[in-house]
Amino acid sequence: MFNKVRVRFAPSPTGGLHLGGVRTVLYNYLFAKKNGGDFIVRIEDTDQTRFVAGAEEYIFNCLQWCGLQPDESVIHGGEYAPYRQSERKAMYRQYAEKLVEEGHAYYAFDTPEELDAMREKLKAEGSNSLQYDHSVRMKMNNSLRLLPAETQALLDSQTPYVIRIKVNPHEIISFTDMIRGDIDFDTNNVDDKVLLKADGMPTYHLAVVVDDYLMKISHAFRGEEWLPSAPVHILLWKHLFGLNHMPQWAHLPLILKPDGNGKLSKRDGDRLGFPVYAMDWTDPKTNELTKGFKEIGFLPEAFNNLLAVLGWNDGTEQELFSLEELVEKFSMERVHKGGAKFDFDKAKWYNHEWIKKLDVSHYQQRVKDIFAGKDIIITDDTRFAAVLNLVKDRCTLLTDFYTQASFFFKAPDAIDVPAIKPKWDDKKQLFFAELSRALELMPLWEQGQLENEFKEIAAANQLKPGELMLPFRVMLVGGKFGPGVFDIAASIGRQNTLQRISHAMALLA
RNA sequence: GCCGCGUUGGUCAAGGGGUUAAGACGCCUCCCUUUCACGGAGGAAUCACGGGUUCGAAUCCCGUACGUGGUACCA
Repeated sequence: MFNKVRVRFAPSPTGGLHLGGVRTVLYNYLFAKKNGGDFIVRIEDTDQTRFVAGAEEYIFNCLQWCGLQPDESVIHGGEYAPYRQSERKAMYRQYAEKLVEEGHAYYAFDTPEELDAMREKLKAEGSNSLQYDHSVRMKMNNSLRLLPAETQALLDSQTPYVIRIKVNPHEIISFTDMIRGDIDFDTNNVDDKVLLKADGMPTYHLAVVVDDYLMKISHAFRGEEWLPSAPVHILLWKHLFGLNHMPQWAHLPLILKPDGNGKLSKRDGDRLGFPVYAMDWTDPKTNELTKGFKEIGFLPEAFNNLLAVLGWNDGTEQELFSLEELVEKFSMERVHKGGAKFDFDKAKWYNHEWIKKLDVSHYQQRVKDIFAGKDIIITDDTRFAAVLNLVKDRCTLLTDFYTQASFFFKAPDAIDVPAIKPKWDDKKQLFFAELSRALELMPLWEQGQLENEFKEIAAANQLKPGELMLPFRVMLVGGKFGPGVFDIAASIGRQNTLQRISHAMALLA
């Protein structure tokens, strides 16, 4: 039975790939890989999204960065092409017409104004429901109420129409969700949803069902917001293809905003200062750039990890999981039913852990690019790797490597003079002058030697090394941070060390 | 309003009749470190409420509250 797992989603109206979207894809991927199935990603081009240039490519770039490559090409070619909804229009219509013929759907000619009027009237009557359903459809302008000849006349005269599903009342529809178990719906509460729009495009309801059937999908994951429309989809499966072909559904919990309540949106990220998209996205219409996790310095390993455990855990105390481990340990039964608030601090913690855990070779090139973007061109990769190893423990984001290590490659832009000035005196001035002379003559430029020399001169001047280390550090790195001072001096070399000392002394004098 | 789904510290969460109710993030204290981190030790903080069932309920049942999603020719 097991065949294909798919995720299907439309990019947001402005483009961009949201955290929730990536997590849905991730769970699909894990489930498919664990069970030996194919993993498919399908993207819709709907009214809202089909004109967003580059959105499809962008999404696949994001998935590639995350290491979640689909098994089937979902943009071009392949057994089930075409994939774009607009290129499949004719198929959808065919199935919609079939439903009409068999009495499970009907033509509706109501104008938007008429629909508004109907809802106003229901509201005025104090009705609980404002839906277009079994209780109102015989009062509306559709092929159920009209005589066949009247319907035909409207059709012939090119009157715009939609096709709506005909939902019979007083039925219980039930299905088993992989996460939530058995769920029942009373069809009295299900309305006659539009299946085919006036412009000939299908709604999501028709498209998912038809596509899932045609593409032989066995498992379908989607966000919890789709749960209320599940009965419509089940009815369509029943009428069109038979319930025994219907995929198994999993409705994933929502990712919520950190403060207050509600679904996490791009606006929350802007407001609270963190990304919500996987990668940078520029809206082609407005040219507005939205930052992505990749660009602010996240590792894909951390990104997958933090997303996977937002709504799932393996029941042990383990927090850090590689993709391979996730594939091995993931199970749908352990996915939560309730939504989880997104916590950016914890997200950063995962990245920090992965930076520490991974060998620097995994991200050396990316850090190199970050440096290049700030006009530091790295030529010695071996030394670069050594420096990265020296500072990786104190970097939470990849971009932190710049602040933590740029001084290894160029003199600091600014010296934190106020940090040393208050305790600066002639004795220290003298010490550093003497130190400079000694360092100039030191035969071997090496960390241990440096430290010895430093301490001997300090002792000779009756100064405690402790009072001198901080000034020395600030001279070399510009501030009160960074790895061991003598490591730094050893790494940047004699020339640079001497220059930085004299530069700072001039500022302090 | 109606319908669906949910509810264990501030957040992510384990636990599914008997536990001192794990662990992680964040916060605080201390140790380590002649900087900042890392690391280590500790601390504050939780079962939404009310009724049942039971010898015993965070756990099972029923209500209530709260949250959230849907209620579109959006997905």
